[in-house]
Parts: sequence; structure tokens; C-alpha cells
Amino acid sequence: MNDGAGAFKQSPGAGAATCHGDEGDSCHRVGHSPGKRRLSELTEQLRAKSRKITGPRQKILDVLRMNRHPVTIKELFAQMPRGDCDLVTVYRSLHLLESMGMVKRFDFGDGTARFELIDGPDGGHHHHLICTRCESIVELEDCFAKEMELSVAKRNGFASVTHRLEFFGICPKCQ
Amino acid sequence: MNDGAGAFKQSPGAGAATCHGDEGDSCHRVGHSPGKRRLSELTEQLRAKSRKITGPRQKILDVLRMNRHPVTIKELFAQMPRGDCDLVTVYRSLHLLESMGMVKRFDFGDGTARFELIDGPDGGHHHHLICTRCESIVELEDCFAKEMELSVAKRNGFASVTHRLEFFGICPKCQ
DNA sequence: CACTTAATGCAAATCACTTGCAAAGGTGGA
DNA sequence: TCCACCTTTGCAAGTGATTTGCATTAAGTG
Repeated sequence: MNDGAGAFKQSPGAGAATCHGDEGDSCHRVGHSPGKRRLSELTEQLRAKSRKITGPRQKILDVLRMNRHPVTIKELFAQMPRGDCDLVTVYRSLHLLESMGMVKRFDFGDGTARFELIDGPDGGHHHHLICTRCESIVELEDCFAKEMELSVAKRNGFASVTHRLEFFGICPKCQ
Repeated sequence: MNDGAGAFKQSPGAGAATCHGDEGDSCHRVGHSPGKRRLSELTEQLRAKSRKITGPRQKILDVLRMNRHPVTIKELFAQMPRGDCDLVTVYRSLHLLESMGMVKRFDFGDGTARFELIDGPDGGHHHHLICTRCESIVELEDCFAKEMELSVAKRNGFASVTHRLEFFGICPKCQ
């Protein structure tokens, strides 16, 4: 109850995505070659803010780099060599990474937060399309809502307007 | 883990809205004249599906009718004459009403579900703009994402695509 | 009015997430 | 390289929202 800004503990962002990881399907592929930034580049960001580069944190960043879709804390934890660190540490680390703008939190209403390493310049703003049956997800390139955001903000006199947009449906396989 | 469709317990819908009700502000006005459908009309829907019209359910529907913004279970419960029914009953009733398509669940990431009585023909599809400071909310008339929904669905071969869209910002008062 | 079945209340259980606290581990400076 | 200092971590316990088990009560129905 003391992180994030304002009354909501969420981080108004956008998108949605998932994959529970136990139903090995066409979902996220764990363990493929690092598709994101180098680990050193990431740890450097930590160091830049005088945060310690600890073992658990490196492992966590590494797992995040391996996942192309948002992962839940549990999934992330499961992908770490047993005993690498405590679940609580994963929670704490993701909070830190989020507050540092290194990861983005997604929430698609199933009561479990999901995290993705931020890639692009604008935080790699994007959305997801989730299959409500198999939970497979598709990362959507474009963000359609930017203009809406502006018009909604202007029309209602709101400032710093952000949005969260998620799409749900039945994927081709599940139809 | 056994209601709703598919793997997600959420009901992929759209929108967002809230108001915690204790900070009496420009937020939801409880107790104004019934702005929504008559109670008899509502109970009729229940009866049509051979659901019983119980005391608690009538009270719950009544409170829902009085609120123009989505309410949390707790708020709803608090607005019922003390001792009218158990908190658990409110949870169960809302599940029922949701599954019957009579209420819509909104979720804006603070970990508490909010419900609104469904009004219009298309389920009164709309979105909300929430102030992250005072939690006041604005109901947005139009739905901007319908077209996206179609294009996203087509482009990815998904069926029955729905979306959830929420806007967050700082309201005029809080700036 | 008796009956059948759904609904309710109460207590206890889950679940995701957070917090308190003492022990362990990075880091910058001597 | 060694240390003191302050951040992190692990473990246990706590929250808050929501669900579940089960015996009891109350809507509909004939």
C-alpha cells in the first residue's frame, strides 16, 4: 500500500498477455536464445541507480529475457533453478524493476499480475490478444488507443492519461 | 475455478470504473432516484431462468440500480441495511447475475472487482476514465475499440473477440 | 400444505501478494 | 584487500479479496 502512484496499486499501462507454462503448447517458448537486451546492459541500469546486482536479481532478469510474453511471478519463479531464491524475493524484485521502469506490469483480469521486460524506447507500448481457452497470447504491434487517450483527456480535463487495453477471443486452434 | 468460460475467470468485457464510497466526493451518488430499469423488470429476468427471487437478491438488485458507477462487493454490501444478508451471499449473487448477463464486471487493476447493472441492448458497452488520485470516475459514452476488435480478430484468426479498455489519469480537481 | 431444490449463513480455506525482522551479502572507501 | 554500512534476502506470519463445505432455511410447485 505504499508503492506506485495514487490510490491504485496498479500501474496503469496497457495490454495483456499470458501463458501458464505447464500446458506446453504454442505458447511462450522458454529457453530460446536471448531475444532481448544483454544482461550486462540490464544490470548496468540497476547499478546506475545504486541498486545492488545480486544473484537473485540476475537470475530474475535472465528469466525475463527468455520470455517473449508476460509471465506471472509463479511462472518466473518456476523457471528459476530450484532454490535460487525465495518467492518473496521475486515479488520484491519485480516491484523494484517496475518502479525503475525496467519491466511492465500487465493484468488481464484473472487476478494474477504478469510482467514483461521493457524493450523499446517508449517502453515498447503494446497490447495483447489472449485466447480465453488455451491462454495462448499474441503480441499486438500497434497501439490503437493513443489518439483516444488524447481526446478523452482533453474532453474531460484529465492530465497524464494512460490506458489499458486488452483483447480476448478464441484462437484458431481452439475454435 | 468453474464458472465463466475458459481458463480465465474474468469476463472479457471492457471498460473500467470505480469509487470507493467513503471519501464522499464528486463520485457516485448513492440514493438518487432509480436511474435504471424497474426492479420488477429485473426480477422477471431471474424468474425467467427459474432462479428464485429472494430477499437478498432483491436488495442487491436495488442497490445496483441506485449506483451509476461500478461498485465493489464491499460497497454494495455496505449500502444494504445491516443484517440484510451475508457478504458471501453478495458474492454469490453477483456471480449469478454476471453469468446471466445482468451485470458486468469491471476490473481496473486494484485487485477488487466492480459491478454495474447492464442497461442497454448491447450490454451498454462503455468504458471509464478513472482518476488515480481520488478514484472518481467518468463514464465514457463511446467505445473506440470496436473497429480494432474486428481488425485484430481478422488479422489473427481469432473468433469472438472482445476487449477491455480503461483510461487512467488525474482529474481536474486533483491536478 | 407438503415437497423439491435452490439459496443462505457461518466457518474455514484459498490465493495472490505484502510485511516484520533478523541474518547474509554487495559496495564504496580506507 | 578488508570493512563498515546499508541494501537484500529468507522465513514466518499477516492481509484482503474471493471461494467452498455443509447443514439449515426458504422459494416455487402441484
